[in-house]
Amino acid sequence: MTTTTSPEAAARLVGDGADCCEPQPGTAPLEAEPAAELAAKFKALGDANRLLLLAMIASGESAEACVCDLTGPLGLGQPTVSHHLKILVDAGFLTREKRGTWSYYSVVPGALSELCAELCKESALGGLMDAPSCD
Amino acid sequence: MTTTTSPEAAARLVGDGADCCEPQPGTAPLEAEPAAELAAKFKALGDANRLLLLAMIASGESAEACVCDLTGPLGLGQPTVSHHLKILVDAGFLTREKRGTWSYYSVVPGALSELCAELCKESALGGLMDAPSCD
DNA sequence: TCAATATATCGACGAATGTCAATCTAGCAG
DNA sequence: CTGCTAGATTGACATTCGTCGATATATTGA
Repeated sequence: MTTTTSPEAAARLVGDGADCCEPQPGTAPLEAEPAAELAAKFKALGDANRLLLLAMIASGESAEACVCDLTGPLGLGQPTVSHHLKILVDAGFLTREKRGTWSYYSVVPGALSELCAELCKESALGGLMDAPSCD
Repeated sequence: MTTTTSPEAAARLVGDGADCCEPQPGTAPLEAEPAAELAAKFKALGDANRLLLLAMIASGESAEACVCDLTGPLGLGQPTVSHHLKILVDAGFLTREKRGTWSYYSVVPGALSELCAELCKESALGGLMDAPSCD
């Protein structure tokens, strides 16, 4: 703002009157739109019951399960499980196939790994991924 | 849930009176506790502004930034940015170092990749990660 | 056709979340 | 010591979220 120059700004400007809070346009390498999409996916994973649902579905032999198989172990009501499953479907982690009276939910194969990959590619977040993760 | 056997249950039991919704203990490979921890981290990433904050901090030369550098580009108030940064710190994605008047936030190097790795290791979710993700 | 069942949808309610204005706490400069 | 500034904390508010009960839809079986 006026006098107390931040160390960083001082290092760049050496001057005095410049404050440390300039907009610095173009600095953020991650745009708002992809950030929102990424956040939506993370938000879908940001619930313990949904993670458990994913794990339970994936752990099955056929990697699919109907709602009635998932309601009991979680201790949640059927509408709630249906709701969570819908969120996971909307986020692209599950697919729903209706066979007869039952709805079979199965895992979208590369969804999670793709999310991981996006984390690495998208913007400077790649700098955070120095350790080998999924191999 | 008394008579109409679900296909899967029918395939396993062949009987008749068994319903499809038995608790099936020990079926879920992902326990509730680690699921909650994972969910907490995902929840921290489930906000576009927080992802942008992470990206902005990581993109800097020194991979650190003070609050005043982050407030402007996001169009958020200072308390809000502080709040988001605290969430990211609590989740283990950022660290805070106070130098003089300024608080410098920097990225925890392996945090994101470790999260990716946990996704692969933890339980049957590994089955979802068939594509090479972070290399 | 009619009853039963699996699932989805709706409405409601309490809890959590994102945001801001106002205030509080510390360092720094004079 | 007295302002001034960077940042954290508090309180309030609207919105979203997770959950449930009740209901609607569709499919199977008699």
